[in-house]
Amino acid sequence: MPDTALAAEAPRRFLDVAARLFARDGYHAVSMRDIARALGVTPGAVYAHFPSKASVLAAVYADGVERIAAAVDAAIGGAEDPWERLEHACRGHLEAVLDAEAGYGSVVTRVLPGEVPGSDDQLVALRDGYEARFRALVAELPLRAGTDRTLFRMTLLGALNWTPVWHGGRGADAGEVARQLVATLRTGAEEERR
Amino acid sequence: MPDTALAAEAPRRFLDVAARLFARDGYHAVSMRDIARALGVTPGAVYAHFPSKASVLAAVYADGVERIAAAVDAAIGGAEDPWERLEHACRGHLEAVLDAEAGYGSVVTRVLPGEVPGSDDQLVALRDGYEARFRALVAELPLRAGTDRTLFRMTLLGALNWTPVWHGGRGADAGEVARQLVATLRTGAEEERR
DNA sequence: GGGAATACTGAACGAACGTTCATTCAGCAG
DNA sequence: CTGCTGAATGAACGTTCGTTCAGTATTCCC
Repeated sequence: MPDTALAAEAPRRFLDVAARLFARDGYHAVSMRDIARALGVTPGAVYAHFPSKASVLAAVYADGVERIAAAVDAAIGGAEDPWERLEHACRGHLEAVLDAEAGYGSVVTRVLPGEVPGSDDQLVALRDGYEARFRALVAELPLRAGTDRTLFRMTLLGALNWTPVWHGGRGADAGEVARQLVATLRTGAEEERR
Repeated sequence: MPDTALAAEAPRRFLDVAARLFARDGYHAVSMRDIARALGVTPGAVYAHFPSKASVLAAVYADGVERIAAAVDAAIGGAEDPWERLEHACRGHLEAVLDAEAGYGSVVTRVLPGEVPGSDDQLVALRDGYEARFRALVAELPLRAGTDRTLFRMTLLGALNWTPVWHGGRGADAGEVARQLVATLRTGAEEERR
């Protein structure tokens, strides 16, 4: 009999496959049979590890949030300048979210909590917990008086989370996108008057 | 018997209902029976006007793109300053996309073309056609040398199209969001050094 | 009034859905 | 060898899916 560490091995394969499928096709477009087929097992086998389809998505989503958070923390590293910290955070976020092969990160931007009937509250809590990081990052920034920081944060997250829609795995890499994005939000893109 | 103008009345009711449902729950989460029930008819009645579920979505999507485009054009009006034109366009786009009651606009941001197996090429073409407006608007802007205008446009559209996710019908209105968004992209949000 | 056209019903089709369950089988403990 | 456990099967469950179709009621044209 496998110990607990090995016992967790089996669900890991299941989650990897489910993450890739959910990220590519969306929650409702992926059936339990699709997941089973991609694993080379029968549908019932999935239920030896997860009580329901929603719980599979919830597990993938939780893992996805954790991976994005880890990527953001790693990218920030020891940077101290608030704008530099924000740019690094964006790069980490983009790297996680654009990793279509892994899928975990993409699931968080692709699947809206409301799509998963039984687990929506849980997913919202996970997402809110992660977004608190960006709330803190934005709070550090020296912004013009009168700037709505919530709106600023949503603009930033919107731009970041929309990238999987148009970024076909090609084009500018995460670092380049993050650089221009933060530079624009910081000092603007308008040409200097002369 | 209704003439052609009146004959188009019946599908209109169908589309209104379908738009609201698709916008709220997504393509795969809405069944033909859901649409029929909301109309007070039987499922077969829908097939008197549309050959398939994908065609219903395609019709809603096409209408949605058209409505957003019309809202943008109306908002721009006669403005001539490129930044002013952009801000008006964003306000129009937001008004259309945040009109959750109508749904037509939200469908375009909520449903990804890849979700609709038979009509994905058609939907991509519609979306690309609309986005050409923003390509033109961005092309007019006097941007710093070295600015990637495609990236700039995608940042903008990402921020705009992500709003339905967090904007619960409450909070800042479209005009206010558009104002700060364009102001930030233009001159940046950083506090002036002193 | 006869006839064609239109909008819809009521019922059904086969397929796919999420889920359940008795059973089988491999591997380890005693 | 025996007994147990957990993973997986294979088949089936009831439901819902998109779609089809013969029939009906209404309406307009001639």
